[in-house]
Amino acid sequence: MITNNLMSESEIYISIGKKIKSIRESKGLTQQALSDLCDFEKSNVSRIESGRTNLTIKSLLKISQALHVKMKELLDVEN
Amino acid sequence: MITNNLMSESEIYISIGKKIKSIRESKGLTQQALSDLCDFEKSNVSRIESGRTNLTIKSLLKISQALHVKMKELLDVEN
DNA sequence: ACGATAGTTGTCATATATGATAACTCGATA
DNA sequence: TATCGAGTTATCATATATGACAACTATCGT
Repeated sequence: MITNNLMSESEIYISIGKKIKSIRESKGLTQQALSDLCDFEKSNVSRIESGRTNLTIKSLLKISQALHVKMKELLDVEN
Repeated sequence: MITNNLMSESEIYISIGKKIKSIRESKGLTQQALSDLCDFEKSNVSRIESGRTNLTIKSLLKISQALHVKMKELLDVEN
């Protein structure tokens, strides 16, 4: 994203969702598999990856541990 | 934190709270001033900085914009 | 066509973040 | 003493993340 402007909330959610999806796919995991690792509903992962939710640190932590990345990596988007 | 172990939820909340407090103080802001910038209740900032809440990305974004740092900097804790 | 797998979308319940407000402690300072 | 500023803590209301579940689409392989 080549801009000086601050991203809006919804843009942030979408960017984070894309980042999660990208890392999940790079590990060869399905949404269902990630859901199981996080003890989430699979519908919740779908909502998160599509940026339809304002996820919490707790969820971010679960996802980061499931994907073996640091939380900050999941937030590595422009803002 | 010198450990290989994953941090617990509550440890993460406390670490993030300390990080926010540290940056806020380095900018010479009071909790009230940060609250105003974020459009938060001051009690909410107190809760966040003491790690008593599982804050959301939306709140993290507001705080990062108020403090002129990137969100990932606020999550730069071991995990 | 069929079944299996992956993902999406919707609804309702529950848990909890935050708003709103108030009362409190503590330190500094007049 | 008294008061002011900074922060904490408690309570209740409201908004919303997530759980739980179901139904749906789309794709792939047989």
